Amino acid sequence: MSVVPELPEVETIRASLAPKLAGRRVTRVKIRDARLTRPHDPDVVAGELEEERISSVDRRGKYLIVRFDSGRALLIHLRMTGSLRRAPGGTLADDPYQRAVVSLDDGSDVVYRDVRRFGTWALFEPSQVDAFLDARVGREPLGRSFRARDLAAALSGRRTAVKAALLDQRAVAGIGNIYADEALWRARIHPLRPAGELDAHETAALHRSIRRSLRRGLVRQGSTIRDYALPDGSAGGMQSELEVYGREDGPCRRCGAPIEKIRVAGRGTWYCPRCQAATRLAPGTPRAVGRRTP
DNA sequence: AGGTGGACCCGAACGC
DNA sequence: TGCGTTCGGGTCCACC
Repeated sequence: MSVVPELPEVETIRASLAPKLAGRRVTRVKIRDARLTRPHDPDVVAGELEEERISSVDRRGKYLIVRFDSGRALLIHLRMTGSLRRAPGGTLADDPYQRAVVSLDDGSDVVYRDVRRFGTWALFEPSQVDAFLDARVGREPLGRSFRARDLAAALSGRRTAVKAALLDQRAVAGIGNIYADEALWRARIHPLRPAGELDAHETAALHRSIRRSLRRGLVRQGSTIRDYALPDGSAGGMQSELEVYGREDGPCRRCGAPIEKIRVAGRGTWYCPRCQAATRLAPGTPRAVGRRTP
């Protein structure tokens, strides 16, 4: 099991880097892995970045957006094992998984590390950034304007499993395998329920659960199980508070039943077979507690 | 057209 | 012990 950066992890990284990077000028960029910028030549991208001044570090979904005074933007996606470290220049030990180093005019370095080389860096002209993101990234689930009816609209008419729908970044931005399972457990919804068949009550519960799960992860500065770390190298604290993810056979913290693991949309999926019934209980049906339903 | 499964990548975990 | 095999994650893309 490896844990990948989702919205809480990427937002934690963004919040850590933003105040340190804003206003800094890029003095030197070394990209060591051609895969990072493909199909573009890494040396060309590195050259384009040099002399740019960083105006802000933003986020949409799982994309980090490094914006420059020129209006251009570098979109960084960490995918599975990407991470960023920031430290005074030359103080970060070299390692074989270091894929890029950005030096700034205050003498600091930002190092990009990625074991599996799935991560991507893409430099966009000002007019191209929004179109790229709009095509891939849906509503921000922690945004004030994200309401249950927005979630309902994203799920309505979809026959795929609700978990698969939650992993679709165009439906809701930033949810990955961990927080999808956590949110469904919290909402007591089976991961294989067809997304479009949730009723208004369930949709409201799921909306609330998504926000609570992500907010919890954010407060804990993300889950560190293997690769993820904050830019100062410290670990997140969410991994010990996960309710179902990775807890196969462990007791459900609500009802005590053993957590089950199945595959949904090709992904490992953990859920409580008792709390998250495969079919919705009819209104008024007492919820089974302490025994298995037939 | 929405859904699905393979490709990408490589360390860890597993099986014999 | 040592070696080969399988797994897993996010996203894209080809295919139904």
